[in-house]
Amino acid sequence: MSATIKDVALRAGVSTTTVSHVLNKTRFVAKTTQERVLQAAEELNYAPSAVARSLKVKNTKSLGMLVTTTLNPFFAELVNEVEKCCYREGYNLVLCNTDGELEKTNSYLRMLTQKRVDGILVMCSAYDDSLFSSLIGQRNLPMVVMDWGPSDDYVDRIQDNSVKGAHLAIRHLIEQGHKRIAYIGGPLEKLPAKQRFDGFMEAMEQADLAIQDDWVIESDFEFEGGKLGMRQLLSCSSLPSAVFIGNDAMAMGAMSEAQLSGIKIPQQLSVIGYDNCMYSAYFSPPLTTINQPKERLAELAISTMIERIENPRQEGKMIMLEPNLVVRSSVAAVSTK
Amino acid sequence: MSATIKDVALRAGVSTTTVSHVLNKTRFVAKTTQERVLQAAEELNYAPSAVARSLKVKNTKSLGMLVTTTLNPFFAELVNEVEKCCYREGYNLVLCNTDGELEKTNSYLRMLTQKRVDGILVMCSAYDDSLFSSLIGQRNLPMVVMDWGPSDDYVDRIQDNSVKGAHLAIRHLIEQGHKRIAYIGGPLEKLPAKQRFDGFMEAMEQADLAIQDDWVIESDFEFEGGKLGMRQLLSCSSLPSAVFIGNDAMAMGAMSEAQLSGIKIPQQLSVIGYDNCMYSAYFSPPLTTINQPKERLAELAISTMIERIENPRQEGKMIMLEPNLVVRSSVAAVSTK
DNA sequence: ACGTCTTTTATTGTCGCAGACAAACTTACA
DNA sequence: TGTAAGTTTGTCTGCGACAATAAAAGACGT
Repeated sequence: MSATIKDVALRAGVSTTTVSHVLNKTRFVAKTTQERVLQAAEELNYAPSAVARSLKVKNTKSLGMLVTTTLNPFFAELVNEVEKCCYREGYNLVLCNTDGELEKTNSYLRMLTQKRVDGILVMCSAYDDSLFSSLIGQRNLPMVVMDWGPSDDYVDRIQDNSVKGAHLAIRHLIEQGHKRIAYIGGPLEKLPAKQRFDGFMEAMEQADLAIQDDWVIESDFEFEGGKLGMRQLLSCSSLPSAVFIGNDAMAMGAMSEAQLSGIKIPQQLSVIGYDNCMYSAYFSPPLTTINQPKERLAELAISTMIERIENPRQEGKMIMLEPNLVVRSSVAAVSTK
Repeated sequence: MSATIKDVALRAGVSTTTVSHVLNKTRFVAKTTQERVLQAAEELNYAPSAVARSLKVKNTKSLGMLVTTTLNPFFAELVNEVEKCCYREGYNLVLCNTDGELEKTNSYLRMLTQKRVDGILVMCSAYDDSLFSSLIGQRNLPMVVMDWGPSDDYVDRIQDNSVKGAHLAIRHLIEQGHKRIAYIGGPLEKLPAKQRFDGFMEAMEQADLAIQDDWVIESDFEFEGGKLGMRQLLSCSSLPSAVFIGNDAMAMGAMSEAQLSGIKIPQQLSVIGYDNCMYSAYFSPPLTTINQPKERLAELAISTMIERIENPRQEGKMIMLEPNLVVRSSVAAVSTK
């Protein structure tokens, strides 16, 4: 079917070694020989087989990425950044959506192991700790966990400081004069949701603000969940003046629902989100939110990954990234009474 | 590092052949032997090397996907569906964002070729026709083009009938009593943009409606482009009563911009989009739009791909999918005068 | 006991490439 | 002209799995 190194060698009148060396620039070859080889390769439209090469050199220059779902815009943006970094470093990215299913996660983990990817980026919620640790322990497969995922002494973790982010959000609301603050968050078993919740509670406490029980709602980080959360909130006997929503996707659903009920944002209800997804600048009104440094996150994930590939046996480290507030128009100032 | 088939054979006290056969179930092996092998594999945590296997059997069970950018929610959703299908069929998906750069496209094409992917899904705008056709012609690499991409007699194309979709959109506006209709579309060198534009023109003509020159705006299919397009539209001396926007991302930007200028949607301006991205149900107001059957598109792409992998030499076929209207709340009825 | 089947296992070469090792071929200088 | 040093290229083995072929072990009839 396609030309092999042997064909090229034959056509150039040299040995396969020489061909290999000129193609990989791994030792000196006389200029004229080089040219002959290059030309032969060109003429035959030769593309070296990475699979044969991988078998020999024991690396594949590809990474697997396990992610719950790229339907969530935040993940989509993160994947995008990760892909960019991979490209820059000469790696391929194998995208694996787990859809939160253990079955699919395990199955992908097996596939990736067999395909001998050089490492796995993990950003998913349903997982099988024992499987992961057997991969890390026995096969010594490099793994870096972004956002959330299994914990282990030997994986690197790199995450957003969501407690701080939640503080930022609440403090901003308070500075704008809000006292009656609600919260719609993600499922508490996911780390970032938990952290944002904790941050919310802490910040409220520090400001001596009461937390009304039916104003804190646990949802699912999805559009529809935000919508439902808002509906629930609107059914409360008294309404808050502001709501902190655990991610931008839910914020979108929530705003849509509120506006459908004739509530004006931000005049009647201020909204602050989390993630700073690209599109949150295009909500009506544009969403004030907490920015996660997605580009940095991806860069750090990949550079950590590569470092670990080159130097496998080392303690796992944990890197924390600092979020920041981005003010747009979904939070109104309230006259402090 | 990791166990090989030989280790398993040794431990089970059989030959590698036997191991291979019990693992692949490719011929009968005595039950007791099977058990011994399985147990040995289990104990060694054996994972067969797909790279060695691929070298021998000449397929990799992975597909490459070239896409301009997954930042666009429509592509993100499509990639998601494609990934699902791949998983179902036992394939891995290598994600390649080209960012519209020829350089990156070519570079990825080379990588994918070397990695010996079994086929390539193409959905990108910047391409090098000669490179593609050399891949198809010489290496006989299966390729299916979704949405837009290079044309060739030997690639399969599967696309949305965007002319029809545009008709659907315009007819809906007309049925709701609109006569003053504007258009904000994508770059005309992209096939879907061209088709939607043509459909728009045709439908307007068929309804004997005048097309006001400064009401047709060519933009870029991105959020920001929609915003800019709307700004331009709003600067016109007279305003339309409705606008057809070439995709949902632009629709979002456009609606945000219009609402920022105090224009009420749909009371003062009706908006209809294209794509039916997941989140368009959560705009305020929820977006009336043309639905592209993304799931079908992905399914057809993959099944066509697999068919072509199994049966390489055949004429390229072209499959057209029919869009449909989904009515939400961004188009208001207008009293026909 | 012998040959003939059938069932089960072993041997070996192959896929395409890389690299350890080494050979051939120059040139320089005694 | 011989030898050491330097330059350039080649031979050969093995990565891990698969499969074609060969071989061994039972089963059975005569």
